[in-house]
Amino acid sequence: MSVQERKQRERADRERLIVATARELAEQQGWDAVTTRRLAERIEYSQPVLYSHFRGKREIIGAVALEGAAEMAVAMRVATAAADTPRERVAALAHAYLDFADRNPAVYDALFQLDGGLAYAQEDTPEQLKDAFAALVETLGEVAGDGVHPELFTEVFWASLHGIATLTRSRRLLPEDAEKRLELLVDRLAVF
Amino acid sequence: MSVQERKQRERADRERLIVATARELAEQQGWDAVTTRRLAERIEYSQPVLYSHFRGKREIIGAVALEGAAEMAVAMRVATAAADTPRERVAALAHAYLDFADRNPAVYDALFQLDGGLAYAQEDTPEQLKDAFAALVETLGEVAGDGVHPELFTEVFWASLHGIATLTRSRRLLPEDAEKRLELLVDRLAVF
DNA sequence: CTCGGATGTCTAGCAGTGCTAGGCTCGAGT
DNA sequence: ACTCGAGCCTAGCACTGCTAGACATCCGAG
Repeated sequence: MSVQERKQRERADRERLIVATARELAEQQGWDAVTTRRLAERIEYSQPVLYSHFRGKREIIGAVALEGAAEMAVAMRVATAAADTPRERVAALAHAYLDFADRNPAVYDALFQLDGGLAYAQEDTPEQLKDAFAALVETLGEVAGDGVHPELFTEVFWASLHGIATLTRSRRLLPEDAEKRLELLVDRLAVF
Repeated sequence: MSVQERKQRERADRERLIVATARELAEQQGWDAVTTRRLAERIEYSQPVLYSHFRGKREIIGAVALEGAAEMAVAMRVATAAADTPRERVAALAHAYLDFADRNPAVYDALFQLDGGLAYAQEDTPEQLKDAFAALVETLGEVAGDGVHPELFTEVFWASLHGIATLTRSRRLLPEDAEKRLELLVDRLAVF
């Protein structure tokens, strides 16, 4: 019995190692560099071992995304907790969001650009994703304005942040005016 | 002399054929399906011919993007021309933008998601891209509000539309409330 | 304490990718 | 009429995600 438990524990450890290594490799050299061969080599197992944990590369991306969603939710809640006024909270949230995207581009891609095989905005959406969205609603709901659904407002605000994040990173928007753009967005969208 | 001219013309024709075929294939089956082999087969030449026109797949994506940018600029100008008030113009522009993204997902990806090797927001940015942005500024500049740079405002509005377009297409936002989101965005961001 | 069998892992390979070296063919210019 | 170069193709490289099948290792029953 305890032998089986040990094996299960070791398996779970290895799975965590795979996800952590994939994430590390993706952050270092981009997701294109995360090949099954390279990943297998880094964890010091052969490729088929990856497939005994995940159906394929897509599921590995999905696992990194879930890990990232949880971290992002924490980061956003920490950032908003210190702020006193609704306005400061929204600004802090927006900054925290873009900051996370900037510091963890590979994780951000796994979450919002790549296909990790995850369901979004549905009943069977993983808890981590629901909770990350909930973290947004907590701060944005109070500035949605009269007669506007908090969730709908949050979606619009989130989409705007997402657009800024992705266009800036792909150098389609110059990073210089980032701060001004963010100010404008917060001032116009939110109702204080 | 006329022989050389004919050859140049034929070369240009073939180049257009390559771009059109790549675009068609991408719209039909997605950019992943646009492989050099399949593309070569469709134009009834061997793969190396592609490389006598373009440095690689990236440049082909770039060519499709430029073609798309020109079309998008036209579509946005046509949509806004018919509207009388600033408010109607902005709404028409936003609809035209999302409509284009929806109807030409592969072209939209070439423009704003994939790497086509193009420079954005710089001096050496291709004319087609500058003009597409100019088309946005033409309508959005007049609703930027006092003391707000028209270009900066346009960037923010564009980024928001981009976020909505990409998140909706990747099913991270449900398409049901698309219209409501757009209304909210227009009402809040623009100053009439 | 031995041994059968399941569990776990690896090697080798498939079909596909972007891209290129080298040779062949055919037609243009002398 | 002949040469020679432009233009094109075949074949191949190193890589991708993924998998079949062989092999070893270790667990539990007798």
